[in-house]
Amino acid sequence: MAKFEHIKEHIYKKIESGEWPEYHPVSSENALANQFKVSRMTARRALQELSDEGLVTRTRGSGTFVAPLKSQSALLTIRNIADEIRTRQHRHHAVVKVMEQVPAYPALATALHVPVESLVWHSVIVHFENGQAVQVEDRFVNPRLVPNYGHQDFSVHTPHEYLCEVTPLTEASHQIEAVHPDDRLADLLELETPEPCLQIQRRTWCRDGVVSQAILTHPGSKFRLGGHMTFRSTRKSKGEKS
Amino acid sequence: MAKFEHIKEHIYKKIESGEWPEYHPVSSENALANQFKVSRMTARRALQELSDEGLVTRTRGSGTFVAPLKSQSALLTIRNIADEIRTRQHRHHAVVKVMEQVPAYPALATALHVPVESLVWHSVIVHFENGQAVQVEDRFVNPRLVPNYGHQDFSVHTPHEYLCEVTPLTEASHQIEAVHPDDRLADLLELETPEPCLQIQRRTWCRDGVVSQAILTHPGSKFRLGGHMTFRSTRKSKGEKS
DNA sequence: TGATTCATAATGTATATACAACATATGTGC
DNA sequence: GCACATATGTTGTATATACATTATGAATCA
Repeated sequence: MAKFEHIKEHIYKKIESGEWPEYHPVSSENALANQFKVSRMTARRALQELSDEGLVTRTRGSGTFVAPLKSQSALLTIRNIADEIRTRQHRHHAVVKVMEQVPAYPALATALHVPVESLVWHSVIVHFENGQAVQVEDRFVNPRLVPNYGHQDFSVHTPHEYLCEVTPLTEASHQIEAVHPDDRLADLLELETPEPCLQIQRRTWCRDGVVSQAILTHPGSKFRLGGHMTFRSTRKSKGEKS
Repeated sequence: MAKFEHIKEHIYKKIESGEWPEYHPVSSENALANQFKVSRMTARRALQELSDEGLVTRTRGSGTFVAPLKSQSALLTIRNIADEIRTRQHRHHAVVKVMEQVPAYPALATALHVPVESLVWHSVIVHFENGQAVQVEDRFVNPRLVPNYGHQDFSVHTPHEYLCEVTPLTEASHQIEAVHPDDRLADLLELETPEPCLQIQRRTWCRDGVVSQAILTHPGSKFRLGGHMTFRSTRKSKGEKS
């Protein structure tokens, strides 16, 4: 492994383990150069690449710091429903309908990478925007990675927020489809007449494995998913902010 | 502007203008160093950043080349429907239902950034997978940027493929929702009984403006949208492939 | 106390150099 | 013609150095 990669590895572990939290200062180029017995340019490269990858932020004259976790997913973010509602200046509240431990049926066990019939957390939460139901969140959580999931108050923070805090999320996969809601969903969403629903299945990973699988169902008339992406370079150099 | 940025700019223009097509060789580090009267390390930085941004690919011993346009959108790609079907080893064919020029109604004129009532291309194409209708593609195209849109044979190449060739796409935005198909859509999709449909509205940009707006409608029972994203660093260094 | 100046430290840009690793074409021997 | 060695060009890594630009805190002065 190249020297600059060793240095990256070293810093990466500090961040991943939580030893260096958000905004914690990272050793300077010169400090790393001395510590690892390399030239400043080599230490610099390690920090520069970590900066490119979004793990640290660098400001000239000041130093290098662990980047805030927020700015994670730049592109088609399936955002926290609560945030989304609040940025629309609307009221959000959530009702926890189910919170239990259930044995994992085979498909679920595969999805979460846990033994079949082992207990997993299961929650059903309905999210309201200005009093109208806009999302049913049906979620299964790996208890090995998040043992205290069942003892949180999800009318305050959303499960997504809690999981982001407890486990540093590294990956997510989504499947989106249009479905006809069954009776249970129609009831939870308080739909008078059944209407097409947008259903998002999301699985999230942290470094240690699959954290959670969620099925988010939105009534088609009250929800739209948006995303923006840029394909090619914006011709900006690394340093520039925007 | 920094020297390495001048070099980036120079190469960027060659690519953007089409003067250097896909796989065209890019001047070597030493050649650029001589041409721009800078050190090799500075020329190197320009090429390195262009590589990071995905505009060029570099291979040791061989050289630097303009990157193929394909590998553009790494994340939640709403792929070319034809490709998607073919990678499932299924048959794809398309039927052009409508190909016309229509005056832009106000909302459309805004979306495409063209004058109200000016003529724009409008096409309606149905895509089939193994003989079953799986997508209605309702598309409006900016004729200023793609004057010959109406004279293509879209049973061979999809509009998306054609547009990618003609205009180097730089951005796209998507809106996804679940809808109840109207009679026209139900008819085009050959739905016996109306079912929830996944509707994707996509707008694409090239450097010179909005190229096209498409509304893609899929029957919920026959389509699912998948995506994967990684949030934080994968701890890989720049050079590594995967 | 408050404002200004100054020193220090950190990152940003640029250069010159050395060697390593790899790809490709060329030539050599058989 | 074919296999092998060689030369050359290209990218990758690493070092040492110089100076510019910016942030921050300490020292100085009014």
